[in-house]
Amino acid sequence: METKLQLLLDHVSKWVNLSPDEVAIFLQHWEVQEFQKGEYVLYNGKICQYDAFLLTGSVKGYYIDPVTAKEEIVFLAIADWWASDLESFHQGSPSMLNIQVVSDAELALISKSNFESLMRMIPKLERYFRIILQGYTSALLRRVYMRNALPARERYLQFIGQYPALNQNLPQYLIASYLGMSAEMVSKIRAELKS
Amino acid sequence: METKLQLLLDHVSKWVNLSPDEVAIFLQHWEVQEFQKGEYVLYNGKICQYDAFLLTGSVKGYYIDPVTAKEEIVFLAIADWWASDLESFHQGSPSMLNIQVVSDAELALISKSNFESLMRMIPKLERYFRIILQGYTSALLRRVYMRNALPARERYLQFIGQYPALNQNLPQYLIASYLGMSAEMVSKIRAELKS
DNA sequence: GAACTACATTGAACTACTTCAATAAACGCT
DNA sequence: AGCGTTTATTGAAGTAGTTCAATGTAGTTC
Repeated sequence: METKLQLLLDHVSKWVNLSPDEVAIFLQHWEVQEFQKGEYVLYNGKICQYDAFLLTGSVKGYYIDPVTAKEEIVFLAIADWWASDLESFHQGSPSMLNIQVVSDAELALISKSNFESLMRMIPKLERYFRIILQGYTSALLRRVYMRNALPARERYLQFIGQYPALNQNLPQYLIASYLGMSAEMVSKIRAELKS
Repeated sequence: METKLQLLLDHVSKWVNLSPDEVAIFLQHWEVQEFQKGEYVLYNGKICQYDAFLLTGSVKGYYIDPVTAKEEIVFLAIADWWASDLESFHQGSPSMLNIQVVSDAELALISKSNFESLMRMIPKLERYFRIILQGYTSALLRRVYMRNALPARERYLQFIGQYPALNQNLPQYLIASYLGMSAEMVSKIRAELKS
């Protein structure tokens, strides 16, 4: 079977084994949608209608500071990552986030009702999501720790070591915001690293 | 049935319904342990043997910066919260964290083998943990955002608004570290707020 | 109730970073 | 190729925060 969802299926299969029947059910619950650079997957104030898995491309999740009107990057995502506002998606609450496509992307999308139906039909997928979220919480705790404990230079070095793919696929000023520093700071760090 | 685990049971029951039989199985998988102020639940370098739910008291999770030798608070927890190093617990990898009791505490502990047995016997608990982790990731994303976007004063105000119980039960210098600022800074903010 | 320990306050000096502004390079488009 | 737009660089000035050191306060132990 030919499907763009293969990447997602592979990801899930790392953690739970699905029978052919279950695979068929699984695939029925998703839709694939293409987005072009600049398009929005989610606007702040709206309710997040889909949980989303990136098949290709990259997206950013950001918050607009009402005072400074600057965008603060909350997360960055590329292929093989999840990207949505889970709180808004599951609680049905208005999202604080904007999610926008940075480079042309294909997303696997699942609606809330489909998500719930899928969990009912294949309960062991709860396990998959539990494990994914476990890894995500660890990564977020590390991010908090690094932000608090490390100076700008070391945070940047850590980042390019840990996420070379993000570093290569995203403009510098987004990475700067993600790391909690100014774009100029990244520029100066890079200049200094060259010598 | 009388059990100190009631608090945990109540927490779980918010999200999944357990039959009396399942409750009995559930309870068998946990042990309750008392810790006194200053005792360690986990030492860095060791493998986290237990997932832990706080029944009473408070704990801190911190990392010792190898350069400055200062402790950086990664998380704070009081009753009704989870507190462990999930990555170490599930992967069996050495933990970066120390987890130490701040005020006398009772913890509900579950070993890895018991955790896995419990998930096998009552698979719908996967759902409970999935939902808990969902909430936790949202809280962590908010924490990252606030650290990056807000100045010290507003971070502190936000914190005491969101976690009054933490604020009341923990010394100020721990809260300062948690918020990514110096203890002196918190002191100055508080002084300023009084006027 | 003195003496110790743990935590909190205050102010002065310092610094890692930001902001601003101007220039430069890179990228896409016709 | 050439033009506009978006992204990156560089330096100078400013600042939000840290660090350090000294003093103060509260809770514990004998």
